[in-house]
Amino acid sequence: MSLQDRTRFDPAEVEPRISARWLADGLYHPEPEGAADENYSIAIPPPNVTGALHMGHALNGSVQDALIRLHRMRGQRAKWILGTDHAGIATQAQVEKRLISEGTSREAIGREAFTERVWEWRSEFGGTIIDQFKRLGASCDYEEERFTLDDGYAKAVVKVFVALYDKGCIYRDHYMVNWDPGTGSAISDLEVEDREVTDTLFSVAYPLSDGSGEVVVATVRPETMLADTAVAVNPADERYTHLIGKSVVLPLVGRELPIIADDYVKVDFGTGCLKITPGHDPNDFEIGRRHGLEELSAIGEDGCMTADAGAYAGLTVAQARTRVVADLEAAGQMRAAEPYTHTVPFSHRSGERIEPLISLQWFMRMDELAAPAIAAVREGRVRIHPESQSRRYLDWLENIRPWCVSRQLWWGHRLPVYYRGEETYVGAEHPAGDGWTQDPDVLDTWFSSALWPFATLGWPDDTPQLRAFYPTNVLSTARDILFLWVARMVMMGIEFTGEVPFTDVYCHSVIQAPDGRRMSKSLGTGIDPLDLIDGGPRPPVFTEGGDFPAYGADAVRFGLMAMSSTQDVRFSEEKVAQGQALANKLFNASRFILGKVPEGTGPAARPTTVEDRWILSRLQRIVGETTERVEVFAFSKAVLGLYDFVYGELCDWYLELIKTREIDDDLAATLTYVLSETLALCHPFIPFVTEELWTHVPGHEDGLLAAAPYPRVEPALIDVPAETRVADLITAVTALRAWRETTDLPPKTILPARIPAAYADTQTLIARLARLEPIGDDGEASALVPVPGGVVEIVAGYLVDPAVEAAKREQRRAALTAEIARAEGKLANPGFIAKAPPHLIEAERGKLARLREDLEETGT
RNA sequence: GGGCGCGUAGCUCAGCUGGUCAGAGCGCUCGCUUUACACGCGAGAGGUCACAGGUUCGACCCCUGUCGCGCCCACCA
Repeated sequence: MSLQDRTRFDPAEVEPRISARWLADGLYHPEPEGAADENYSIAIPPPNVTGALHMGHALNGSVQDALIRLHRMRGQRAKWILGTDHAGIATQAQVEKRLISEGTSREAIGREAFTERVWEWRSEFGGTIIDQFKRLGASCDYEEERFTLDDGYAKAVVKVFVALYDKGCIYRDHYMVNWDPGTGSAISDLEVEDREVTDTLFSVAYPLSDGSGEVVVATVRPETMLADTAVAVNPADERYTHLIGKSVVLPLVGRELPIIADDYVKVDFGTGCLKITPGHDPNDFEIGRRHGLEELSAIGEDGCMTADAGAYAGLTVAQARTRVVADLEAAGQMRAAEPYTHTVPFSHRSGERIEPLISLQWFMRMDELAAPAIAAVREGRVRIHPESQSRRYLDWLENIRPWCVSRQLWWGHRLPVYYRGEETYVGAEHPAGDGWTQDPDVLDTWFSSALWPFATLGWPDDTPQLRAFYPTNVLSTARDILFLWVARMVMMGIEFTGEVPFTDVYCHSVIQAPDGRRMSKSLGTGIDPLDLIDGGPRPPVFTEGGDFPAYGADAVRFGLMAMSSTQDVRFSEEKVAQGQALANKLFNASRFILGKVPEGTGPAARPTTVEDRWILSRLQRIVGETTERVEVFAFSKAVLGLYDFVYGELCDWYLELIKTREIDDDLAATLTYVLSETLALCHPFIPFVTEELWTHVPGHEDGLLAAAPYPRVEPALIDVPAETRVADLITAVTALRAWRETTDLPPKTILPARIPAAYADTQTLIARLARLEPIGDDGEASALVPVPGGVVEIVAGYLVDPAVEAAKREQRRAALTAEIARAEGKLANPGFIAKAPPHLIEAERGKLARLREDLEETGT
């Protein structure tokens, strides 16, 4: 289609066409050759197979694609490792929901049939998010898509588990876990969310065994007292020191409990006396382990009271609480009951209240692997951006705790653990002999994703992919999985490959809803990136209703990068609109240039005038700035800088300056060069529009911009004098236009004027843009417009009101006089003269001299 | 409770190691069918840089405190 057929860039028409060309070309798939340090790779944070593209994916995708495209254009083999995560809990929950809607359930169909259903689900919906990445223009290696549960990956997971077991890092233990009654599984601390809840705080009296009195303890969970095994006080609490070593009798049960001393107990909270229930409270568990207390479980995984609960066995937790409270009251041991608001853990997945339980689980000891991961960041072998995030990373690793890696799910990597009676076998293969049964649990999803950067490349085999692309270069992610995922990848990477899995970690912003709340579908604050691209409906969080315009992928990419920062930011539709405007501006600038340039013009920098030298010099500046900004992950500055260049310098000034020039070979070549370089420079950020326009540039019909060389700074084209000359021109023209706005002159009137000699090389340009006609000495000036290095004298006779001009002159004199006074005052300050750096003093003196000259020129 | 960060034009945000920084985009006002673009062009108005002290010749930028907001970690029975 000819460019001249339309005046607007139409992403809906262009993007599918361009996308198809990229995919057909194969440039997304680099051959696994060469060494990792000459190639460039990024492992995508694998989206959940069941997921749909959300704002975080879109921003992260834009960022990673900009990096990948830029390095690909630099001639590196650039591989963006693609794949999806099996996402144990999330996926299992989705399929279970479907089963329930079909009137059946996971339990009813059994494990084998269930996992089969999940695989079916995956083949049906697993491609959705991949297709959405394509819509965004993400240049992932779609030819080698991986899945955290595919055969090769499973092999890597088993190898790692067995190796860590053999090393003694993985072990089975009774431990306090966050039991989620909703999913019937232990979940990690990181999957727990806190909610504020109002409970009743009960004060219960425990009589001393020797009959000398009682101590009062407070609890919101009286039913757990059935599993109490001690009472603790602070060793420094003089109210109780005499009781340490004595014992109390547990009401309703009659068990004798020692009174122990532990610093954990707060002297100034409650009665300063704490009942210890190692089986049902994480802190009590720790205390219990410190003091070697017995660990009783009064509550079972089914949410009912166990045999340890004695007379209460079989009741639900709620029933037991009611009974215990009633019995305590009947026994006269209840001292108080008052409302109490506090935060309580809930399952992020099922929404149910966490039941802390002691349970037999598989754990991984982390300290040994953490040490090298700490060193890697400390020593700068892994750099985290922004730097402030590395502190969080280090704090977490330095206080790391054992990781509960077993999950009571069916969807995931089943533990390579086998039992026969009292025997336990851990190994890649099913053990020989009869009677072995495999552990039913699967591994925490993050266990497998921790291997992502190398398991995707074929590890543990020594593959060409691994040699060519590992370690990867950059890992880009939101902060929230810095611990869950990033830290664990560093640990596993170092342990199993001997190398850090990436050298830079970029933590991008979290985009919040326009009102500052978290983006969430259920809150109505979520914005679907595809709705922005295609023009879908605005979610309720927008005050304005209706559909989004079909902004297109470039606009969304630009907008998201423009919004991003080192901290969280609010979504701003204006930034997306700005991206759309930029795409459209490039489209029209290209139409303009290509409409002037004859067929067959090759791009070349052949400046013949000051404005040619200026734009070429400015182009070098923006090339350098953009490159530097990407290197330090300043994507917002990078894209906004490109916007400013295209609008502010290329279109507003250069194209206007050359508009009336005859197009000779030199100018045609230069225009083509500037356009080509600008398109290439912008391509990693807004790939579609630039690729489309590239095809219209003479000589580019067949080649892909995505495979063209990225611009580099050409020092020979930097021209400081030209930059100064045109900067003055811009200031002068702006001043002249502003002056005209203050008059009643019809906008188009051409006015005779004397332009200072300093503007000899640019005066015809100034005259055209400011609608002046340069004249000689004849005629009396009716207005004076100050410009850098002189004054433009307007000779407009009666068209200009002398009184108005005189008033303006007076105003200017007053402003200059005030400025001069300020500068004089500063220079008269002995402190300034004595302590300020000499170059600043000089600058101030120069400024004063100029101000005095300017005042002189205003005449009298 | 600990840690981090933020409060700059109506809105969303830039302002590097203190010395033309008081800025950009959008919005708003005024004027333009100027032969690439009205998703355009030109010109404007708008801020005591949260508040109070302090350091300094000089602070939006450093220090202290106060108020407001966000996030992370720990999670006081």
